[in-house]
Amino acid sequence: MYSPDKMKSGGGLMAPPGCFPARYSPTYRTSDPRRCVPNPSSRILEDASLMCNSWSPRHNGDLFGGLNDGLLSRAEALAVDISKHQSGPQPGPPLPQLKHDMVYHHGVGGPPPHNARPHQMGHHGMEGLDMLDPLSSSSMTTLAPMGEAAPPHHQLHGYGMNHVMNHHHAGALAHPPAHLAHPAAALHPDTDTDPRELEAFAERFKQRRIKLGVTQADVGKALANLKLPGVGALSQSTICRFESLTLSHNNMIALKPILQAWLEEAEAQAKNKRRDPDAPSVLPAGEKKRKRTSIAAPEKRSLEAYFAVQPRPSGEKITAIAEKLDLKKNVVRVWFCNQRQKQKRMKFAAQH
DNA sequence: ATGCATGAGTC
DNA sequence: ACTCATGCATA
Repeated sequence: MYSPDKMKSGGGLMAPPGCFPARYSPTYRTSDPRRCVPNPSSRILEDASLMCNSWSPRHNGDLFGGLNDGLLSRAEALAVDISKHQSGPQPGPPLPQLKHDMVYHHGVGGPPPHNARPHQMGHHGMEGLDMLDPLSSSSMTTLAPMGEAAPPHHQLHGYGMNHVMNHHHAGALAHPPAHLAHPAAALHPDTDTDPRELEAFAERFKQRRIKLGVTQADVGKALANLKLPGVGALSQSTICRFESLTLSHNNMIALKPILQAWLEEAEAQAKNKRRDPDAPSVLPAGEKKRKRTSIAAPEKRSLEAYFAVQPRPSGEKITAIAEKLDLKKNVVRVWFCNQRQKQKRMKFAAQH
């Protein structure tokens, strides 16, 4: 999408000194060395039976009872319909978008979809405000990647250590310390949660970021230098998702003030420009990388069909599906989880 | 940019 | 066993 980005992958990232204790164990399990086994014979047809078998009692139990062999295609078509209903009114083309990618859109005026999480992020709006304050910002150190300030001496090393630490940002973000529950948050809740505003900000952010010549990965790392309480580094993935609005509404709201703070500071530093290049840390080759399993197209199509009919299959169902598709149960389970998550993502930009 | 995965917190 | 925020690996 945007060329200026150099795309450095692997956003390792260190935890800000005063951050939270790493609660991550470098578990590098050999996840799934076994990449899916594409099965030549279209067992897909059989899958149909699986679908109409023992669907959890929830809803459409025998709705598909008639569905039989050779009807997967039918099922998929059906799936499309269902998914359309699920994701609400889709102004778009009536075409099958088995790729439930975008989804959730709420009327701009409408209430945010799942702000249900009561404790989810309080507004860190204040943090952002603080940062914007000229006084406090003077204490900032290295936000901009340029002068990169590799914190004193830490070296990012290998796979295993990278993600130690920040995981809880989410938590931190989600549960801001009580003392952070600032009244300021209540002052402009609308501006902060309005999808429109978020969308506009994401766009502005991207533009200005690019203007600064900073990559998404750079921003992620620089965030840790913005010693905001409970804020550590983030990955390129997350920054990318923020810019493309592919995060949950809540997540977008939580991240906005932080990224805004970084942006302000980075631009400020860009003005006084200084700093000297710092030698990049060395990568301690060696660690084994995690292998990513990829589900072959045929299997994926089946999964999508199942999903359309029943987004939340029971454990047994999952086991059955996994067997049918010759995939590990866990892979299937995770696939469904991710699929559900996708369904909830934002991405209202393209839907008006 | 996105697919598959992890882990904390919940229910 | 799920949701959510997030990340590594990869297309």
